[in-house]
Amino acid sequence: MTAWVKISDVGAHVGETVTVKGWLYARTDKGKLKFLQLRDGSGVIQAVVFKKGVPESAWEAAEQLTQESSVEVTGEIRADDRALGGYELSVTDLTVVALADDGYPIQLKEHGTGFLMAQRHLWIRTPRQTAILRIRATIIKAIRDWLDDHGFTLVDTPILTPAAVEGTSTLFEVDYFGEPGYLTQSGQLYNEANIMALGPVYCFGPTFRAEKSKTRRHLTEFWMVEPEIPFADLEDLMEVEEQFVSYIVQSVLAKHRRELEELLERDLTALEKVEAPFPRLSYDEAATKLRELYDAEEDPEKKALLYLEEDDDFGAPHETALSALYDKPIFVYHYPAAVKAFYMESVEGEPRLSRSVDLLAPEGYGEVIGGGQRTTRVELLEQRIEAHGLPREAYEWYLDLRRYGAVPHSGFGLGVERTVAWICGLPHVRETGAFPRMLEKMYP
RNA sequence: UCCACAGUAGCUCAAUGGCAGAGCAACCGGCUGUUAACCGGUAGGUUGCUGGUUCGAGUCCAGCCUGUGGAGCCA
Repeated sequence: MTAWVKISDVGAHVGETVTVKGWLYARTDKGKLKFLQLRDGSGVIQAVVFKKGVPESAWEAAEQLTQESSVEVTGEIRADDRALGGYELSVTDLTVVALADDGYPIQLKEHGTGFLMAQRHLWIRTPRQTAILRIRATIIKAIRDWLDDHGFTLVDTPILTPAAVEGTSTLFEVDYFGEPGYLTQSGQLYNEANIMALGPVYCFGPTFRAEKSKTRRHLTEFWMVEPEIPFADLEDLMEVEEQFVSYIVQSVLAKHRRELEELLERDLTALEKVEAPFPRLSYDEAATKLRELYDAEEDPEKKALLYLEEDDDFGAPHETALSALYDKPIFVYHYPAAVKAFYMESVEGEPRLSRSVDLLAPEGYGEVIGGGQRTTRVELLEQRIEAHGLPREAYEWYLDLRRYGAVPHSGFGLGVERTVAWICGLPHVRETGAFPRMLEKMYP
């Protein structure tokens, strides 16, 4: 009786005869010798079949094998430098579980992303994609571990909501028993209620934006973790964020160094620098730096992108240019109130500015966290709700939170897909999840 | 939504307004050390769609569709 082992564990079975169950990823024939690259989700191993080394039926089965056929292969594990990964399986028997149809669409060559996205259900089988999905899982675990270990309680907030959270973004509308309902764009407002019951909390789940965004950093459905902390001001918040993000990055480095280097060709030195504390810039300081960069830019196209109006929000080119000045994530705080959400607290003595803070990832990855200190003042909220054209009735419960024991509190939202893209060094968030939802793309 | 570029075999791409091509994949055959192997052979096309210009359109023009890159909005 032979043991069935995961490919990632074969190093512990050198010299033993084992069975591996998986799929044929690639195959090279050399006459009476065949090299089969097998993958099982844990890794890839090269299985070598000699005609004389296997029963006639196994040799015939191997001859029929098509790409992505599922197989059970038995043989001795040997250390061999000629194989990628360092181990090889000398096949003594082979059984076909299911023969794949001819013409598997994804070849071991360059493909366009449009084609690959249409084949996403098959594309995720490739080593680079599985590495990304595995790192995503580690990032999510690191997020939860850090929060759970630092006194936060997970509270799930609703996906179906009666109104906009921030009112600015377009929402997906659903028919809720004849009434309009919306898919959530944030759990934050509910978390502001939850902290007054439980202390620090976080929600973690999918959020939805019906914006017609067509960029490398936007999806219509994405995962966001939103911690909210009572008795915390903006400075407290920044300390939490830098500890939290450093932990996430270092956790991935500790677990996935090989995948980052070999499959994703990630520059690890850039990630190793991600340790608290992070540089902090006020909006006004950042705007000054951006205007200097604007003046120094000679390429007219790039210059136009760096143009910044008084008290304007930063666009993607501004964030990229700013973050390029540093080799760590940077905080930009005290944005103009006009460009931030209605619930932001204002800066004492400077009503023009809000107690908000964004965290910009290095290497041009832009905003991965947005957050701030929430206002405790009922009058300011009422005034902002009206100014933003939001339905007052939908926010009565939210105003209650200020009426019954308001405390200074702060929170933030971290976008999982942007974090995965940054840590993995991906050019686009569409590869950060198994089945991304993008503008007008829901298949497969 | 706006701007730019693209759409030819399953994939990646060629083709001065004049016979529709290659590599890979598939299929058949050969090879005992391949790594996106190599060698020989077979098959594979409504050139995104609709209309127009022309003796003649993959090529030029118009509209539409789809894709890619960028902007805005944001995490």
